[in-house]
Amino acid sequence: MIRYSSYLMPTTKETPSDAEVTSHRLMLRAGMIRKVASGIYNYLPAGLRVLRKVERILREEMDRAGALEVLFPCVIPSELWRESGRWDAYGKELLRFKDRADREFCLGPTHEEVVTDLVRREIRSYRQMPVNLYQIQDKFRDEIRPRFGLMRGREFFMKDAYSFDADESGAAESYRRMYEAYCRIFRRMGLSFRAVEADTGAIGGSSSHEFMVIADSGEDAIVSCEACDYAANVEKAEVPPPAFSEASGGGASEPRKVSTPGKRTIEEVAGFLGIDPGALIKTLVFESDKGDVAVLVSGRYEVNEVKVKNLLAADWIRLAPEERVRFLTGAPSGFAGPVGLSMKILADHSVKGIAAGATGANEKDAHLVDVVPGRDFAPEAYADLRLVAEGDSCPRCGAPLRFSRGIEVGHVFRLGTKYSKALSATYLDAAGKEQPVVMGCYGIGVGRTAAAAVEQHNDADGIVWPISIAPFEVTVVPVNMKHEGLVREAVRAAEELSGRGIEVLLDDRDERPGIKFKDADLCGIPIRVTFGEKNLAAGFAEIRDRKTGVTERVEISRIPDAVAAAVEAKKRECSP
RNA sequence: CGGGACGUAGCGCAGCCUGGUAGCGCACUUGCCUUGGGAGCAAGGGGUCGCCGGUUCAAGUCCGGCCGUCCCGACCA
Repeated sequence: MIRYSSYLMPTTKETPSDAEVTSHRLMLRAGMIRKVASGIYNYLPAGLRVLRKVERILREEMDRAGALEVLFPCVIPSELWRESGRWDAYGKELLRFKDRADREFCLGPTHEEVVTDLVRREIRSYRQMPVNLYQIQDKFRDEIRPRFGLMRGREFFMKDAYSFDADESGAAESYRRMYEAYCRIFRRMGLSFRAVEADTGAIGGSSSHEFMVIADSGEDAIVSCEACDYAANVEKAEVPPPAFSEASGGGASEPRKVSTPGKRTIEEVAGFLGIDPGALIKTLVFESDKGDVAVLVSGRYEVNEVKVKNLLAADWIRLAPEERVRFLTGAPSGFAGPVGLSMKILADHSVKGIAAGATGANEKDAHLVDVVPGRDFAPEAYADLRLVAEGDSCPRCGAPLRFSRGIEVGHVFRLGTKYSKALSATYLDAAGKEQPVVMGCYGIGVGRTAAAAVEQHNDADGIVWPISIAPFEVTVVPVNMKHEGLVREAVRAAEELSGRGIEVLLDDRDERPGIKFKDADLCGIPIRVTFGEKNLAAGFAEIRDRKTGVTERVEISRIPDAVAAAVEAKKRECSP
């Protein structure tokens, strides 16, 4: 049992001005976190209790799935990262520094190299696999833009697990076990989530799923099929090529140059020429480590940079700056077009169907009309390069797609042999032949998951924690600390509940009842037991449900049993 | 890194345009009073006005630079 009077849970009535998102605001107001620097936080006692609860669930489910807990260092020597090639590929998110002897290190943003280094030393036989190692540890990523409190911090706790198998089928089984463990984890936290197909990004590997907590404030957009079980991050969502064949361009005359002074955007050009945006061929110029490329897409759609990057097999890609566009196309941005353009050109399938299109003339204030793909220009390739859009249908079954937003709380990857080959992590198979181990990796952001839970579970009065991750299960509130009888009964009840293993916060502060009620609501403690003078005189106290607001008047002698039953009922709501 | 905004007491803000001895609310301390939804009265404590420089008799206020923070875009658990 914890007494509020000697606890540190500094609640505030007003919202700090730099918190905009619900979870950030409420966790600050509830006295759970305080900012130290951008994306770097102190966890106060109640906030830490929440994180520990999340971690406990993670441990239980990882252990249950057969994974073994380990702990790797935060500080990692550069050699390991050079071996995998990521010292150069990972970019500025990797915080690098040197020790006194001028040796280079980084703060680990993820631990594939470290775990693979361990495994290559210790695992030599197929008999030693499968094995799955996990840790819950402090990570550092020097994010470009930390934001939303614990949602995107630079320093954060992550559960990361790594599986090692002798072959692909074993790896597939390890992946499946983790996928199922993740579903149990998020169900136990009372979260509404969806697993979606995702891009593998800087981690690499053959395929991956993100676990998205559904929330309007989520940073990611996802699509899901209304009929089948297809779901994907929009940056991954496939857009199948349209059914029609390449337009013949029959009837269209030669391309004609028209003056379009100052018309740069698709809307401006389409409006000015009086044509549908779908008849425009949008031309975007990108730079990458694999060279410059012009990407064409129908004016109705947006280019998906991830798809371009993957098609190029590039480490990085970005929209070319104005001067570069001018140099490559001879015109300011807004007037680029594929006709006569001497650089690598890739086109989205949506360009193929444009019979007589309009596009930039590579000349200031001019566009070309009656442009026919194939006749007037020839892209190096047609591919799926655009972002999925409203109105697109499911790439698997053709049914309508639904768009929603989500918070990425977990990500599972099938890594294959990317790291084991780079770091020579091999074993001897039954035939005595040396083989690379087949890997998978699996991450969950601890603080982000807690923040996501707040995003999904709150109301006008504050947080409504699912009981499985609430800082306390029950708060006992004597409304008047000057009333000895009240205090005595409240303390007795709190001690009895505590003795039964229930996590109790006794609000023994000498505050007025309103303050105690407001704080209990703000901090989201699922069950409140109130001892008031009138009820006490009649031998009663009250049990209130934070979520529903339903209040039950119960004889004091029956309080422990009734509260224990209410706690059990809430726990059942968080069953896997 | 590009675009936008902000920085004055622990928190939320006013004051700046039009330069002249720093204010309000909450919180905090003490006393009285009060005790079922952030009470009331009284008396207090607390600020290098983000930092550096410039203009001026005089700078929180005007000018320049820097730093920090937040929001929108490119990264990710």
